[in-house]
Amino acid sequence: MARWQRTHTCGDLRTDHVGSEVVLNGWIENHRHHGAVLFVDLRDRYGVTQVVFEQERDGALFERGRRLGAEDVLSVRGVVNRREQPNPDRATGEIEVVVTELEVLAESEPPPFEVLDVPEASEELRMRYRYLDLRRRPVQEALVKRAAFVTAVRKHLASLGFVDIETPVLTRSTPEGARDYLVPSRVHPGSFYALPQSPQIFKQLCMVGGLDRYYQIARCFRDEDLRADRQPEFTQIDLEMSFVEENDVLDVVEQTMVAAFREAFGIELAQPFPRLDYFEAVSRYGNDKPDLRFGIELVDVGALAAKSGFQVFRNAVETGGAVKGLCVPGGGERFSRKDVEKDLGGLAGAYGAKGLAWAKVGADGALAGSIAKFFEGAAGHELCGVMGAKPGDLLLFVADELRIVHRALAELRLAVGDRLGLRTPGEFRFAWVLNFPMFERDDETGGWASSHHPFTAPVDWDLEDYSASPGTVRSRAYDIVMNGWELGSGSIRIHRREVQERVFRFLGIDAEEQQRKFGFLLDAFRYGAPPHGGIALGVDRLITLALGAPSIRDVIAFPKTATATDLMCQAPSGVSARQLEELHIGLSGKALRPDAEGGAGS
RNA sequence: GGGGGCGUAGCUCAAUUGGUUAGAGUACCGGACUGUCGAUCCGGUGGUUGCGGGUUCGAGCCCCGUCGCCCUCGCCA
Repeated sequence: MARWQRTHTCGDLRTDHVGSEVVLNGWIENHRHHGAVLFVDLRDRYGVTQVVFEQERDGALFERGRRLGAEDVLSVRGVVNRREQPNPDRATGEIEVVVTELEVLAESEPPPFEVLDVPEASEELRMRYRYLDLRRRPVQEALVKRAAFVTAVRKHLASLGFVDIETPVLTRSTPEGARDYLVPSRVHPGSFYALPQSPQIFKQLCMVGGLDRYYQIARCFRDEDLRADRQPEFTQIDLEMSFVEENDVLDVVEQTMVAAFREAFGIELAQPFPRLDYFEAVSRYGNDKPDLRFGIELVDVGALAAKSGFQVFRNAVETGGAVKGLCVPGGGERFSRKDVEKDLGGLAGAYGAKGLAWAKVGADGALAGSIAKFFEGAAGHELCGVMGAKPGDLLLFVADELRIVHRALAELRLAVGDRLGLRTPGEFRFAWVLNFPMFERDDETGGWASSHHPFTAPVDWDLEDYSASPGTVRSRAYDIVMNGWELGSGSIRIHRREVQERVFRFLGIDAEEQQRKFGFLLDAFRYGAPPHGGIALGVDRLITLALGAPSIRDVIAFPKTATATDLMCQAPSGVSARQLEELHIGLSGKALRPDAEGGAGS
């Protein structure tokens, strides 16, 4: 062992080490000068230890210590000393190391920002110097917990006989879905690889290949605009099983989540995860990813609305729309008229509702508010009865086409839950949503598109006639959700060539295109494809939720910005003319602007 | 692609209605100090107000354009 190498980490030392000689390596977190004594806090991944330079012990050494600065990397040799005034905020606070030898392993220029647990620098700056940001304890803790979680998942899946199989990152572009990231081929001019949006087809082919139980912690790429919960490249726990039905996949995932949450986070998940039918979820919560930490469910008041004197309500029902409401317990006091009309009303408007109807229930059961005059006396009592409202409650209603009613009320429900503190941090309510519709309208083309993906098996595939009422066909797709986030989705797949062809055909992919783009999958189904199904779970989102982090970026070592750039390495960037030439690529349009030359950073 | 917010010292922010030499805290440098733990005290260095243009006697502030970051709608089978 080299002379400068550590005998302990900066988190190791306790009072039972007092008197022993140790060597610590680490970064200078802080230093305090007191004339003839100098304190330096030495930090590594494991903790912080105070090391002390004393002038009267060694004047020359003390002088060297005085010249040290933040983020210098040191090796100090010294003797562990019991402190007279311990620091109870630190695990190592009972002791300190009195330095007898110092080696500066690397000096640091004054860093562009201070490495603090609670960051003061902007996220932009921290991302540009992410390697400094990574020194922060909360960032390290997040990454360590992420690693523990993934390790637990791997361990559990391996114990169940799942085989970790790598699938290609350079693959082919497929139609539908998200925009692909493309990689030009040098060898094949004008041809491109695509980075996988998911390993979907490959994992199905693993099943055809007899591998039975596949999993992969897989990187996926989607060239779409970002959000706080979306990155252009992200990680999925991807798995697939043969000879299974929905329950088999759900059970494996449920067990794996329970085990991994326990091992990585010390969180005991309630079991079993509730299972909701898709239509039930949408009807009760307004969307397919309900936050089950609180109630306040949607109530259909269409029947009362239809016979009310409120034109907006009647119109909505008469034109085939819906009127639904939320009863906010105790909301009468918690929400002022301004809160309701401006904040909640504005929110409803942002999600397409033309207005927000509301009423507060008075002590006598009478209503007050925007719709009070249409629900006086018995009508008001009847409305309260349907809504389950008590005096002091706040009632919110949206009247519109059903889709908008659900969307707006889903958001209102979450906003109200936030405001009332019902979305408890540290509470984790997983749930399954089952039986998604097989198809949904594509707003752009007006045609039908797969709600999940085109490899999803329909329920009762041979009994249904797609063309008659495509919107009513159920698929064998399922989502796993938690606290209002979609965390994963999967399905039992089509394993019969004729069914797959039929679905493709219905989606407007003709035989020629099928053969060209999915020929290898369809061919595979000629040679004995087992029934199979699987799921993919978003690791980044799981960790973000489990740690209560505000952004997915907080659990990714080197995340990208909202415009998909890497502020640290300045990706994407321009490339040399020679590289473009080799790839047979010419630039045009905006790409030719001089300012595009240096790429994202210029 | 649309909407909103932000951009001033290394960092975090302030700067009256458009008005004198753009301030504070922190970091950094120097000094004092033998027990601190985001030490304290004294002094100092530090500015293309993101960038370009315009209006004005005068612009950090107003207008136009542009770049970057964040949130969001669309988008994300």
